[in-house]
Amino acid sequence: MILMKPMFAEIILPLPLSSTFTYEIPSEMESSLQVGSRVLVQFGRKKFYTGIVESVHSTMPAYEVKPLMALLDPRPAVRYPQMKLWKWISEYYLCSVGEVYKAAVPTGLKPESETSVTLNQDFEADSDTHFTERQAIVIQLLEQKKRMSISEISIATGLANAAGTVSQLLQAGVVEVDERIVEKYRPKKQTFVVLDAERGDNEKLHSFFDRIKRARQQENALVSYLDKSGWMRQAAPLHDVPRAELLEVPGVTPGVLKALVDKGILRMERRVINRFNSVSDNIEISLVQLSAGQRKAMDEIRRLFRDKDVVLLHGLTGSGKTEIYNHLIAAALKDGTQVLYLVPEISLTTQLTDRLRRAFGNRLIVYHSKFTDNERVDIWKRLLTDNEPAVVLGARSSVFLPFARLGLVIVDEEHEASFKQYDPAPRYNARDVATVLASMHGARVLLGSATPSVETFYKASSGKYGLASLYERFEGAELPEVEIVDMKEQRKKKISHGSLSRPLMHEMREAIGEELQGIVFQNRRGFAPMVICRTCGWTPKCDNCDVSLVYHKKINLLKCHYCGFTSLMPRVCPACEGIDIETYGYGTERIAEEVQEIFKESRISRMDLDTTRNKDAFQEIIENFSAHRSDILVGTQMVTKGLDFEKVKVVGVINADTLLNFPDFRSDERAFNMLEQVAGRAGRRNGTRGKVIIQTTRPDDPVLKFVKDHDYQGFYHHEIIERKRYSYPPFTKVIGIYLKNKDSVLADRAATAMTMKLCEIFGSRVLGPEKPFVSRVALWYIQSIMLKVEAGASMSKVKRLLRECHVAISGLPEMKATMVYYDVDPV
DNA sequence: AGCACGCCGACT
DNA sequence: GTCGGCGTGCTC
Repeated sequence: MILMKPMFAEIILPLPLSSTFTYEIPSEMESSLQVGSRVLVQFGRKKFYTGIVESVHSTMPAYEVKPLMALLDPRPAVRYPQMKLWKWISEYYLCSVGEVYKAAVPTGLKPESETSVTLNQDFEADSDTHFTERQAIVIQLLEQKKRMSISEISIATGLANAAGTVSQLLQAGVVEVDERIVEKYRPKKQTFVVLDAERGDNEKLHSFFDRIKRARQQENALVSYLDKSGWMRQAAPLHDVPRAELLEVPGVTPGVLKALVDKGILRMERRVINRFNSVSDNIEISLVQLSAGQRKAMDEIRRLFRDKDVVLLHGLTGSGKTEIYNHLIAAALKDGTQVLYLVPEISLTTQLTDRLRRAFGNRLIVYHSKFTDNERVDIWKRLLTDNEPAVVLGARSSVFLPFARLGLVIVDEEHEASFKQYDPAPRYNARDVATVLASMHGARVLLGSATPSVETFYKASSGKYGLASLYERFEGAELPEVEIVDMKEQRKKKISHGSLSRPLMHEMREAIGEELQGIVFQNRRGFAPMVICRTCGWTPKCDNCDVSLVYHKKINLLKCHYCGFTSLMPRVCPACEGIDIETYGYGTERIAEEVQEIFKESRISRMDLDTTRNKDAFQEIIENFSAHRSDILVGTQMVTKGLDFEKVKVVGVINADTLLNFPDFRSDERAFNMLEQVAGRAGRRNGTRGKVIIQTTRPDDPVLKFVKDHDYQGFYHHEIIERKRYSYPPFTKVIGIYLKNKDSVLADRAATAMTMKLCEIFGSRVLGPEKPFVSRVALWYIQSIMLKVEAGASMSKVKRLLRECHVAISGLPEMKATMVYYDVDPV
């Protein structure tokens, strides 16, 4: 017998721990285990996790290791380029590979153990057994529910230390605890019809027909089966025929099928199927013809792709970027490659998916967070098994899918802040991750936007990216005319009370008179953002966060828009018992009410987080409005997101001040983008020129001038000078350092200590500490420090230095219960 | 992240 | 005195 050297595997676990963990590979697993394989491992005394094999080696560690428990798939579930991407993300965004793994892979592919508690049936209480109150509660709960996990028990009972109580009961022998691995993925099964004869055995087939010649419907069913399965077309592979499909044939009933089964002619088989069947037929693509302008832009993109990996398509809203995307996608599919088409979650409307479905049929795979986990697993598995050309349309997280050979990545609305994940880690920007992913596959990247981010446009104008432009709108439609309305003047002259200025009312009335539509934009939901007691000045605050509560009239509640805390709207001031409680300011709820009062005959709909809570509401409101079943749409920034409404003539911005006032370096960019996007909703296809009314008390703000002229270039040049002057991106890289503590004093002290330490190393690159805009969220006090490093700085070096800082001060008492996390490239 | 262990205050 | 709270440190 040959003695084999023991082999070990480095395993990535779905935990925020910085290292991999070493396990011994059982010899029988050695031949089938590969890098990227999913394995089940025991970690700690009881927990089991699904880990990913990062590497294999034969270096015996100095400590005891556990063996791998099981190999979960015959082939790796994670491809090599994905693992490389995980590694890159963890380096760049300062988090652990485990955190990336956790975010990347659907839960259904990561079974883990749960402690499950049951009552011990053999337990007999004797006369002197005594239970504490909390023990009795747990026992009673288990009598009802039979089997529960510890976390279920603590939620149901509200006990903080449910685990402790359970362990007492375990010692007393009252309950039993077992650690079971919970398989969350449920494969989909379907019943198929199978003919009980070898293909080509025509003699047997004839005998079948003989036996049913007096049963017309059975004969009909058998003929239908042969037809659907393609039995007679010997050259082609046999099609699987689902039972349900056969039952659709007139005359074929469950009874008829049962008779055929009883006679031994047909068999029913239950099989596991993928929810997203792969396609084997040829690519059939139907595309819309491009206009001359689009054609030119596309040729330009193609030319640029010859020596640039990334190209920015700067195209006006409504210039038909989507058609260009489609043509490029079609070309990539014909080359046999896969395409990733990234869009912000909110623009994943049926409008867009239907359009792409029409063009690409079942080559289109849609992936986003509204899918069930089972569906996500099936998409993952489909991409893992077949390497056929396909286009994945998805939100942020689709950058993690197991692409085999990506040829093209499209990021639409590349400036969108929602491509950045903020919480939890990994705090990645899907646009930038997609660019890295593409380079790993040797794929090209097309970034599209009407208002590119300053960073992207800088790269395009400095030659790092290619730049193609499309400044011609669909069918020559003009950009809307923008009018800035000075609200101070309106109020002074008393020509406007309430929130709609005279010009806005006028334009709106005119649009409705012409049977066209209008949009009113206000970036605040609820009824009134301010509530105050006129007698004593009391204002309702959130119990958990450092923000005022917003009044929601319809439900008569005060709500915190950060943590969801609600309280009743008091009729009497809780501070002075006065009854003069007033609401100020305008949220969408109030605007909608006011608009309804002014336009009594019109149909008003509202779109914000509150009206789109349930699943299909968002879709419904859009469809309603686009079918002109409502005249005026009042909404928050949701209404700006790439929706295509043909009949919108006028767009009103109730208050641009809130956009312009933001105290951070990106506020102008954000304001310009948002206003330009809102403006883009007006007059897209109806032949008439749209009108945009922007109400403000700061009519001279330079940003508004650029919006008025639709002058992106002008805005960019203005902004890039500011960025350079104050050393902000793209001239530096910003890293946000956040410290959270439940004690405000300790949070303060921790931030001061961290800042001082950082200054020793980074000097003047450190800004802060300061309290963020909302300095207390869900009971945590937050402090933030901003670090600006040179644009080309090595992230691994920065990471090392940051770690050193953290370690150096970790002995201080204020750091004990302080959480520290990093946000690279915050938006 | 979980989880065990160990050290403190408030109640039978 | 014990029960139950929370802070600390480790997991291959």
